[in-house]
Amino acid sequence: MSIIDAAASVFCREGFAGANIDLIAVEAGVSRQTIYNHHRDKEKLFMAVVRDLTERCNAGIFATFASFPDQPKDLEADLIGFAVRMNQNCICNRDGRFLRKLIQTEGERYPELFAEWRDQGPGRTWPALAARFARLAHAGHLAVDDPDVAARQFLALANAELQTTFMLGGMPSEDEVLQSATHGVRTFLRAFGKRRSAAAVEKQLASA
Amino acid sequence: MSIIDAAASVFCREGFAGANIDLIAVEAGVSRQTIYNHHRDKEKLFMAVVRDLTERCNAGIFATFASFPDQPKDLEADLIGFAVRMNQNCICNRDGRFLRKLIQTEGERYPELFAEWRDQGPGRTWPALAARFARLAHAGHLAVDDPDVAARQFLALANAELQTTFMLGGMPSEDEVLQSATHGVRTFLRAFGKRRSAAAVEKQLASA
DNA sequence: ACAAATTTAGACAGTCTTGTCTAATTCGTC
DNA sequence: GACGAATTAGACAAGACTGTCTAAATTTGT
Repeated sequence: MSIIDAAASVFCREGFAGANIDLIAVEAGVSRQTIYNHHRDKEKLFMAVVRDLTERCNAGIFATFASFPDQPKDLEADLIGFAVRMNQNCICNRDGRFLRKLIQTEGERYPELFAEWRDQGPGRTWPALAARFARLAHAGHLAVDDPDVAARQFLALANAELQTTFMLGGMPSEDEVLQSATHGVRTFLRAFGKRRSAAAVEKQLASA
Repeated sequence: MSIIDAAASVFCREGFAGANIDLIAVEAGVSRQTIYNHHRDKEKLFMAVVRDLTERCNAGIFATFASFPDQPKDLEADLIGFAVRMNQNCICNRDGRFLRKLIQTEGERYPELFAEWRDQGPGRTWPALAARFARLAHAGHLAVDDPDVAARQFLALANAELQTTFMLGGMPSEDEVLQSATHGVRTFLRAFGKRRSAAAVEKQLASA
């Protein structure tokens, strides 16, 4: 395991103040001195960790965006699939959980660092997702007034049932993710879906 | 400021490991020895803080539940009001923010303590909220299949636009809370509202 | 195989923190 | 005012951690 990865793990478990450089060294399989050689001090190491996590998470998010159903065949199924991928590959994976925890625990202590995250993260991903929904609406698949609101609500709904697990830093099971995404997308489409056929309604009620 | 309140403040700002008993003493306006007299050690003090916050938050939540619109006059306005009260009095206030942060930062370190919170908090409040929605549905105001899912989604939608602020431990402005609640409830009612009149749709679109 | 660069183990000073102890002071109550 | 309980300031030992230093060992490139 690289120094950065080990540091991320320890910083997350113990917090910045509680993190022990010796422990990071052991976990990374290097000597303490090597850490001090690569990263001047604890704070610099911490910054490097956050930067690394932010980059990787953003890369993952944009990669997942590429699989957004721009021309959906089955809108509900396609959006559920997208929500699941979003959760599994960006929000519930190691990097996502670690970054979220570091932001929550140390965000107030390093305003400029996390302002950078905010600009590079949500500041870029939310509008990008909103644009996808706007295109979907323009193509007649959705009835959306405000794509920004819709994008935020889509993610909120997809994660609605994972909140408690997230709170405690846990990793939801695949089944929980699928459940939450399914319920969330169904509600999303009840609100923003267009011309739902009677058959679709029937099917939805039957499988609830 | 009481010892517990000062301790809550410092534990939140600095984390358990980073919290300094001397600082808590200064902030509480007592000597360090008094803290050790009342609470045997740092860990016991921390436990007392979490217990206190959990109790107060639960009390606030159930108090707010009493204002749930069981017989709504204007369902949208009443639900928005409820969502705003929920946010202002339970989620965004001092106790709510502190408890959330402590759970996020130290939850994994004290499983039994936060299991207690989980049982007393979400474990009791979510079903209680679900029961309200079930009653609303039974009275013909909503079309809800699964009240538990609806309750979780209601809260997720009401907070959808506050997530970034929550992440960094910030306190959203009254306006942000109202905005998020308004958008959230509108979407909720688009999904679960019954027999929406054409006039209501028009009004909603006009004010968007 | 050799030389340079990197890594390692361990010791080390300096700082900080917890939790205890003691003696003096303040407070509440009669 | 007097007495017992609570609080205070400060010193203190024990332990932990950071960041530096040195000399030996290991890796790397040629």
